Parts: sequence; structure tokens; C-alpha cells
Amino acid sequence: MAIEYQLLHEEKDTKARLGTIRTNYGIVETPMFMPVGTQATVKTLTPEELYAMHSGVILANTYHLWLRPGADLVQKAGGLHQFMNYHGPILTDSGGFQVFSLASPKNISEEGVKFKSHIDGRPLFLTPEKSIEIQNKLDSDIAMSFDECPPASASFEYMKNSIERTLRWAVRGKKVHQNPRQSLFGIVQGGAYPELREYSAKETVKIGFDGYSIGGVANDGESKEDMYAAIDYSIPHLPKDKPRYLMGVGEPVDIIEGVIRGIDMFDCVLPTRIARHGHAFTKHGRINLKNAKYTEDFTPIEEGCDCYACQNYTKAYVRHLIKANETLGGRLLSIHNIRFLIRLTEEIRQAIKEDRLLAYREEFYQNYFQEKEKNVS
RNA sequence: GCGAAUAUGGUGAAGUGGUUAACACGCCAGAUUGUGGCUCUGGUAUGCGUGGGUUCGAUCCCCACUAUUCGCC
Repeated sequence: MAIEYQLLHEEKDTKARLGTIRTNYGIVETPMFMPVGTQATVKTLTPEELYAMHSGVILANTYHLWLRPGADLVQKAGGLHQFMNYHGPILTDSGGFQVFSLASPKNISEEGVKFKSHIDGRPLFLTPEKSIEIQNKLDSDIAMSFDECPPASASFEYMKNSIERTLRWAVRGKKVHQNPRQSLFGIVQGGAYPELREYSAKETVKIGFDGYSIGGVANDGESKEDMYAAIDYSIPHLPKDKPRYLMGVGEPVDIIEGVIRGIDMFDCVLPTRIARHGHAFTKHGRINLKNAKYTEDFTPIEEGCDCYACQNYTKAYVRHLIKANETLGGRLLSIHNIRFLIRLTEEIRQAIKEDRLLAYREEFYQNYFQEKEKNVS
């Protein structure tokens, strides 16, 4: 069966919503953060570790799994859940973002997108139908429509044509979608143009999906103002009884701002990527464990954190691992960073429940930015 | 004890008689938002073993000393 969203409570001062999503692999609460596991693995972590940090949905990537090991093989293995032994809900991205990051605009046509494999350079052609077909085989719980993801800097003309084409692609994808266990989300584009966001949202809703995403906000060089504006222009035109998903966003501040504007789902590579580069989220701002000042710091990554890494290891040790290029360093920081974002959403949900989200934001910012200033001086 | 070679930043090492001493690693610090996983961007020797000399000028030429390495006894 498809997912089922239930709206439980709307926060009194903001557009924030408390809800649940029932899936074939359990009920998850929203707003939520979804870690990214591009190649059928959240880099360096096992499913058991993800359960332990109360992670719900994870992401996998259609493009990557299509190239390797191939959709047919995953299907033969019994689907993505079975293949990677993850018994929670899985969402697959459509490959639309790879279109943005791998193909030059001239290779985008009405039919689909031509681009080169990042593995061996061979030419590839991805279409809306192909993307959905692959996702059907992967057997994820939520599939994404195949969209084009232009930068906010694109001209009005380009953006207008692009979202028209993305709408036609959405229709084509929905037409071939046939996995009854799998839900399908539509994606709203339009950059920072108010009327295009509105148009894209309204038209996408007309097609009818199980949930709606706001895309094109976490592109390279996009400003936060554009991101927040894009959300504000899109949200009013999305139905209340379906989940809303802000694609690619995962900075703590952006999650809070997104929730306040009515977003239910977030995903981001940030917690795992910065982890591998030695950075950690903390309630007092982001810290770089590579900094010399942590050489003899025998306190946890974050005081009071309940994650496995903080319960058992010190900054000095993690710093040593990162400096020595030991994979355990990135692993421990990934555990901490993902747990940090999940804990953030837990606190946000509690604040929504108690109608004190703005106060929570105030308190969070005070801690988060105060420390940054301290670091600068 | 004798002979030879070499002495450049934290390390390995280029280099030239004349403005800011290459490069690599390390170190220091940034970046990273639907992941093309050891990535990208900066910074890092007021100084070329020590003391003298030649020269308008020396890290680069000469002498002595010291240290290291190799060979011989």
C-alpha cells in the first residue's frame, strides 16, 4: 500500500505541522530528517546503528544504483530493503539532481537527459519513464518524480520552460508508475520566482501525488533567502493532507526555518559528508575536530549528547582518528551528526506539540550562534 | 687516526652571484545542503650549519670550524 500521512497538530504561531506517515515499514513522525544512503548504504553505518539513533526513512539514489549494481540485480535480491537489510522505510531520489550536476543543459531534451557515467564515461540516457521503472524495481517505499533542477540564477524564461517540461515529465512518470507498495512524490521547481513557484506547485498538485517536494533550493551557491522564499511561495499551494519534503536541506538552521514554513521532511548528505571531513554539529555551532585546540580535549564531541560516539569517545580520540585517516573517525562523527539532526527534529516535534516553536528557535539560535562568535574572537 | 661527500622550513628535497627561496608531504585554517567518499581553497623558511673572507652585492665563490654519512686503518 501507499504511505498515509496524518496531520496531528498545527503549531499556533507558525506553519509548522506535527504528523505521522504510515509506511509498509512502520510509522514515522514528522517533521523528520532522512539520512542519505546513495549507494544503498548510509556511508560507514550499518542499519542497526541507524535504528539505534532512531532514524526513520533513509534515502537511496536511483542514478547510482541503476549504474551499479543495476536495478535488475536489486530486484533479484528481493528489493532494496532485502538487499541492504534495512527494515525501515526507504525513499529513492529520481536521478533528477544528477541531471543538474552531471549534464550540461544542452543535453536536456523533451524526451529525457543525456549524460555521461561518472564511473566509466559511457553515454547514458535517462527519461522519466526509465527513472520510475528503475525505482519500481528497487522497490523503495517512496519514489520521486524525475525533474529538472535548474539553479535559481536561471532566467525567468529558462525556468518557465523548465518547469513546464518537468510537469510533462511528472505526468509521464506517473503514467508508468505501477508498484502498488510504492508511493510517488511530485516536485515543485521555479527557483526564487514567486509566480513560477506558485504555478509549479498548483500544476503539480493537479496531477496528484502522495506527497510534494520542493526542489532546487540546495543548489550550489543558492542563498538562504532564496531558499526560504522558494518555500514560502510554494507551501500555500500544497494540500494539507499530504507530506511536504524539502529536498537536500540539512543545516540545523535551515531545518528549523523549513519546519516553521511548513516542511515535514528533510534529507541531506551534510551530516555524513562533513563527518568524513572531521566536522561535527553541536548545539553550540559546528566544530572542526581537526583544529589543534582539540588535541588534548578529553570531553565528548558534544556534552550531553546521547549518541554512541559521545557516550564512549573523546574529541581528542576522534581528532586523532581523523588526522590519521582512520575510517572509524568518520564513522563516529557520522553517528553523532545524524543523531544530532534526528535529536533536533525530536525537540522540534516536542516544541510544536507545546506550541512554543518560536521560543525554541530563539533558544537554539542563542546557543548555536553565540558560540560561533566566541570562536571568532 | 686518515680520506671523501653533504650541510636549505617540521620532513623529503629543488635552486640561483642581484626584486617576493620551486615542489611535495606535514602542520595551521577555511569550504562542503536531492553525495562523482582520502575532495577543494588558502596560509605556513625575515631565511639557506657556525665564524670569517672575496664582491657594489652571497644561500650560491674561498678558508676555518662543527655536525652527519660513507670508505680505509
